[in-house]
Amino acid sequence: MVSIYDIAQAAQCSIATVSCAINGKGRVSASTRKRILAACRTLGYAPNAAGRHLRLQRTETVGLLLYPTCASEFRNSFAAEVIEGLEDRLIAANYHLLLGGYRPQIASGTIPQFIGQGRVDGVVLLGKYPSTIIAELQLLPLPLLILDSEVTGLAIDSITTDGFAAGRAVVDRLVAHGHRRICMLAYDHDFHNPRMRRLGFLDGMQAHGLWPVQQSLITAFQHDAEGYRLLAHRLSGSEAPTAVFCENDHLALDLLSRLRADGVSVPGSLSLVGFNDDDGCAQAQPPLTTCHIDKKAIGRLGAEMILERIVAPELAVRHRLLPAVWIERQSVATRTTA
Amino acid sequence: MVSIYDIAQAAQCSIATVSCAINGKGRVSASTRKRILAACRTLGYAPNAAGRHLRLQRTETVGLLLYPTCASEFRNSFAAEVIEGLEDRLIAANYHLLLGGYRPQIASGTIPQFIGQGRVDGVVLLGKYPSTIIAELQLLPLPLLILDSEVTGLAIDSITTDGFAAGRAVVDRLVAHGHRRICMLAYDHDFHNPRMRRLGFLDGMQAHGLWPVQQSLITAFQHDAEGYRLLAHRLSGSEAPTAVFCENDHLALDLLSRLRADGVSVPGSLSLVGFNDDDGCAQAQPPLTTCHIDKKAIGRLGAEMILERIVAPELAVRHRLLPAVWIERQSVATRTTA
DNA sequence: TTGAAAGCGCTACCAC
DNA sequence: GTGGTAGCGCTTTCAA
Repeated sequence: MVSIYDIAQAAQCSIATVSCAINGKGRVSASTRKRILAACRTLGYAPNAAGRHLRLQRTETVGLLLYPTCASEFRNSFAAEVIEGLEDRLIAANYHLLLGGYRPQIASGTIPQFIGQGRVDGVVLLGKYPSTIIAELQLLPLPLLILDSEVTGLAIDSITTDGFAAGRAVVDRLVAHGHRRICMLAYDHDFHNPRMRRLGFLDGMQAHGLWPVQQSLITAFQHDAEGYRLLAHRLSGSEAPTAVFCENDHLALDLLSRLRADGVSVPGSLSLVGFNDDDGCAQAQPPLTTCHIDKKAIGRLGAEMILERIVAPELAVRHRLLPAVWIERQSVATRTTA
Repeated sequence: MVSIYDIAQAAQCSIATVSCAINGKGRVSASTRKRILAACRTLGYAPNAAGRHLRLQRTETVGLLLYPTCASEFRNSFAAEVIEGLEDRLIAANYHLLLGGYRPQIASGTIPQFIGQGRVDGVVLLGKYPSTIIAELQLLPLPLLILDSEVTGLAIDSITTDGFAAGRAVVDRLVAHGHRRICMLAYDHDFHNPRMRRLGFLDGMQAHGLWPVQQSLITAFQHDAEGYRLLAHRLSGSEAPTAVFCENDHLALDLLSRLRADGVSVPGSLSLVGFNDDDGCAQAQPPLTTCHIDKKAIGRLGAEMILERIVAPELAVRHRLLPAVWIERQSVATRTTA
């Protein structure tokens, strides 16, 4: 490996000058700078990371901690895109991404390995963390950032989608399409994002004075099949809903195929709205109307946010909200009830 | 951050002794060792990575280079599991994983950033790399490992599945089930893995003296829909195949739903075999008979292989083959042609 | 504009 | 068994 000494020798100067030239610290004459950079190029020099880290007390690396496991998050195309955006922006800042799945055995009470070893300047959290774990992680003397989630009451930087506004907007749109009997289908889980969507939905329903609000939210299920059963029951009753807003596209697409199998036409007899704009929404039959999230942007902005905090740890905590934008495809019908 | 000096002070000894005690380099009395380890625990000491790397000239990190991009590989559940296995084993060896998507602009002619900076001790390649890129990467003065692919003629460590044997075994199994008119459906791509499966398949067909071999391989398509068209055409002719071996589960599952939509019963009128044992095979209707690959094992063994090479760069190049094992579910019928 | 030198935290050699 | 110390490659202060 070629070191700064080799360059100094080749360019006939001291290592201090080489360092200055490379890092653009002025005080180097144009001619020596040119000599030095030329030598770097010919010898293929790149500053050794370990030496640099040791001296700078900075690793130019951020840890990506996935929960519950690497595989679970990778498989998730949402996370995959977020990571892509994150990596992209970090690389641009000469930063790198160190991968880690959360390991309960190691981390309970203790911190993930790579953190204690000073391998990273900050940690990005991605996944459906229980808030207890996040609270524990917060004790780390390290910049922390939560992507696509948030723990209310905890002072940790975060970037999320504005699910409340989106939930509200979905109701507005459906109403604009002439729907009055609207349902939301949401798993019986307690994660931040879907909760906000539910609240936004309820807000919209109330604002438009629609239906007994408590009837319009179907959440007493954990799995798609159960959810469908509940919905089917509602559909077969009188006063059946004409539109259903699903917590996410996965649920919506599952519903779509079940409805189809049962001969319920979408959007003919029932309109369907998803959330996330996953791959596959556009290919569905009919193409699914949903709320688009710019997942890469979450990653990109996340990279920027944590880099800023690394530089300025005393900055005020920031919670950034990204919009989810309505994508009209063909799963919502316009009702012209005379 | 607490350093080795803090421990030395707390334990009333020199930093040299602390280092020895921590790294188990003998020559430390039981009593001092105990004092030192106690101090480490109370002060929460972990050796600083940068200092260690600089001194050891080793980073205890391997780079994971994904192609074409991070997101593409993450989305792929096969890669996700491989990475999981890789990470698991690396962590156990106190190694870490540095993430990088392949960046053509940077890498053409030049090497990926993190490599030149001495950030990693080795690089693991995962994805559908063109062999030209691999050949370029091979010039790096770094241990290299290809997971789930291989470039024939290039001396690079690799771990792959034995697709030839598996392709051959599929024919054997189908024959054992009474099938004689067997097709293989494979995309018109030239990647190492599917090629080996094709060769194994052809070998089996020949060995059993089945059908004009050239007719039994359907590859003139790039997309699922075209593949289906070709197959459907064959099915409608006389001498229709009774069993189809698909290059992978994705294709098989796609076919399955198309066949179903067209009223072709599986396995009643046609038997179907996939490859990979992806999520979803077991849930399909009917559950898909396929070849199981232990993806995590590819990652785990990969970790071991590259760690070994890092320690002993002069080792002979190794190509390791893992078996793909037949998983009998319900998409293959037994034909008792009297 | 340049260079000498200190020191980041660690391991390993060598002397005691 | 233990400790002093050199030195890994780098950046930065200070002096020239």
